[in-house]
Amino acid sequence: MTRYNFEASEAKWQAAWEKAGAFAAEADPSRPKYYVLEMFPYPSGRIHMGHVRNYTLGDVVARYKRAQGFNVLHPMGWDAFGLPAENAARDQKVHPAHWTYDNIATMRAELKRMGLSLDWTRELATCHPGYYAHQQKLFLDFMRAGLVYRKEAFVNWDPVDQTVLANEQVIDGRGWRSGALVEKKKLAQWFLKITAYSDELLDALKALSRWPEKVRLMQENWIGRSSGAEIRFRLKGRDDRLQVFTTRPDTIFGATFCAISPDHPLADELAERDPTLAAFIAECRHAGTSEAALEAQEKRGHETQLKALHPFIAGKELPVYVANFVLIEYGAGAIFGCPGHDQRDLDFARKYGLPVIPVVAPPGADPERFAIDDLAYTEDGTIINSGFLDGLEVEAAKAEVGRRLAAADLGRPATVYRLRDWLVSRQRYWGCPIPAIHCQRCGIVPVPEEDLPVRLPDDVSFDKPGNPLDHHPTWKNVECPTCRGKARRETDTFDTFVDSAWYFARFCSPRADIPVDRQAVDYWLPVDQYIGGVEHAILHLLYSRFFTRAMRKTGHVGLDEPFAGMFTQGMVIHESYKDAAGNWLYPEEVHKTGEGSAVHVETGQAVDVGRREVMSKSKKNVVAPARIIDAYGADTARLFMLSDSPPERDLEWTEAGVEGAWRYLNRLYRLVAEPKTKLPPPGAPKPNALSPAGEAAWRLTHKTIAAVSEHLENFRFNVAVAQIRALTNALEDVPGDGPGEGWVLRQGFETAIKLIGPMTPHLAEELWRAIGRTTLLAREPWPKAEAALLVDEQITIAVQVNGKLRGTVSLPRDCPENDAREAALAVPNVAAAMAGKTPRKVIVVANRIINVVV
RNA sequence: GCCCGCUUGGCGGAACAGGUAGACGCAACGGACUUAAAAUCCGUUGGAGCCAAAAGCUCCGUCCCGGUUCGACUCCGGGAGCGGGCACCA
Repeated sequence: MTRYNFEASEAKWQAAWEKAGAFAAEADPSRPKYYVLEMFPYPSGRIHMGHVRNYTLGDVVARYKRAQGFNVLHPMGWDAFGLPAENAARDQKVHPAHWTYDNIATMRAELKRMGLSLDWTRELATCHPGYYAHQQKLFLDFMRAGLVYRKEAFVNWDPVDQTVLANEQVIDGRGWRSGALVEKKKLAQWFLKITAYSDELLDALKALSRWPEKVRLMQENWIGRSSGAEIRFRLKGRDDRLQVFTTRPDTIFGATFCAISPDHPLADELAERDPTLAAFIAECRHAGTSEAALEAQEKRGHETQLKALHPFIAGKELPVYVANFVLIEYGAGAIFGCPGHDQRDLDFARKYGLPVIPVVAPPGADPERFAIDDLAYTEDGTIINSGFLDGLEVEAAKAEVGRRLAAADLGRPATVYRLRDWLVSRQRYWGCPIPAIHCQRCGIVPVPEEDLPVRLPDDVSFDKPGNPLDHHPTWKNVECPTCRGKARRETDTFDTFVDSAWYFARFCSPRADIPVDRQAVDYWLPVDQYIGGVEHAILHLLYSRFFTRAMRKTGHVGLDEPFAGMFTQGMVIHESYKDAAGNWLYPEEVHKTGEGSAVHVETGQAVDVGRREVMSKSKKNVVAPARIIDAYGADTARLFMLSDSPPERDLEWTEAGVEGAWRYLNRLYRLVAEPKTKLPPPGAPKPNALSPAGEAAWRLTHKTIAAVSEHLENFRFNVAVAQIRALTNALEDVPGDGPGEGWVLRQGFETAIKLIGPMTPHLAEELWRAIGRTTLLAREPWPKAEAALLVDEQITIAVQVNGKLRGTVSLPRDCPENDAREAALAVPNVAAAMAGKTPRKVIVVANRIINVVV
């Protein structure tokens, strides 16, 4: 029994592709381009199954589009800056650069074994000065364009590690590493002005028709546009105003208090003369920000001496509270409270004994008797108890209040966003240095472009907590480029999301001495198909969309949207295993004895088979891609990845499924490389006569071309695989010795090879050669389906009686309705089901179905 | 709390301008080959029933209830379960 020798074949064809330069892309305006990109990996050490799935999907698209005649760009690189390298440096005493480049070398070799049709000549790593120099240039350009600023912001500060933490690194109010209570601290930080594009980023989502609806919605929610009004309350005995934002200006007559954030400047000012308020504010800042902490936390307030004056009721004074639930980041950092129509305001009012005035009555309610009990009324209705607004509906009242506020110079209609400017500074070493200099005399001075790149120093120490760049003895001491006086280099580095916000553009001209070559990006961008995990649905994609706009504003590119098509793949999941002692076990430590039962390979003791969940190192339910490729080859891994589950859903990795893919490859190999009949030579003319079996197989071949093409276009790779398998099943059943059957088999085999080429490229090349072809399959065009063969002359049509299937009839295509009706009524079982009754109606849908109604 | 998605055999999933539900595979079972095993090949496989058996046929069946229709996995209304995103958002 012949076994397909994947070891020899895969190495051979990878070498052949490389030698031929089969996947190196070159801009060619005379040809249509297609840019396929998968999210580039972080070089953590080894590739995992998520990578295998991601890059297999992308490679299918790349190879398919190449076969269709597109000039395909399919590059690969490394998202190489980031915290794990610093952790490794501290724990293992290796330099972050060495650790990173070692990992890249390992992972590159692993990716190469997958046989991906990548243009490796364009490889880039974001930690290389040849990349980050250009990022610094872009930053300076953005600065000139007014898209960069530095301001004091509240950040998560870990007092033990002496560093700022990202929100995700704060767990239940404590630093993830130190365990110290995280403080909110005001620090000067760099920001990119993404909010300048809030409306654009939101409105342009509608036109991204080849993005998943889900991702567009997530971005929409993230930007979070809501419209209402800003109101500037006069303050009793003061000249300044208190600005609040509300989405319900129509309820202004129901206002009974105002509340400001503990971080509001006014709160700071009042706290100076009020020690209990100062203590309250300090307490709020120490409180956790985790979801659980917020849930548990009471809504509390501290009443100040301030009184806000109602804009429309002369003499009405509203007490002003500092309240722990008011966020400084959102709206104006201050609110007016209308307890009747907002649940949180109601809870607060009940707690502090504040009045509750209903001002919106539900439709049909008696305005005189409508009262609020424990539930705020938040629906639409008719305005009551509200002076000039009485009788209006909610929407009309909102507009009227907007007009009146503007007329009285006490406010105006306003729109606010949840989206905040992008805080890009990090107090870390392994990142792109922010190219700025702090001078006592001149302030913040951009690094002159001729001094770029600002390189990271190599000699750093990770012994002390905090930022190694800050601890470096000399690196930060520089001369001010303007006044030549003593100055200090910026020691913050960029958030690594900055690195990934433009790499897709750099791939178009990866060795250019400017960030991007305009001709190259004009040809290649946008990315036609981007593929990656849904976990990046918001931040990475939003930042990239912003960066593209900023690059357009600064003349680097000529478009707004970087990714014309987006696809989010599902995760790879696997059963998890635990021994009796509760220790997690790797799949290779476990021997499955049946559905849901297993024993330990060595001890033979029973193992607890757990849920199917996302592969993770902590639960050990991981399978190393290298092990699978060693055992079965890359094509088997690729085919399994594509076979059973639709790519957007989670895929369960099973040994049995892999075996199935492996079995199929061998079956296909034997079928084509060792055919039971001698095939005519390549390109032999079609014989005049075909046996019925040959005719059917020939038609199926062309139907499969049409179906597989259609499925590949729509990312239904699992169905495409199924169709190819069905074709090979049918070809297996062709006897081969009938008239023309040898020719049909050659057609069928060559077609099957071409169709499966994008999925299992090594095997396909091997078979292409085995069947007598000498060209490189990777350069062969996609097969064409002949339209005439897609429709059958004789069609089997279902016959129903009263909607229930009672039989089938075989009819010529497009046969007259009367013939169809007669044939249907003549089916014995149909006649029986009619029980002698006369049909009231016979519905004939040409070539599809006949339904007899009695 | 707000927004969104999903629910089809033992399992992954096919089929949706409404038209033969279960393609393709996994698992399972039976058989062939073999001293045996592996590999491979052939067959069966939604449930219940009619029939000596087979061919064949009947009833039920796409989360639940209701509707539209000659005909509903598909469309509409209501509900349940599971999953995801955001969340003191004013």
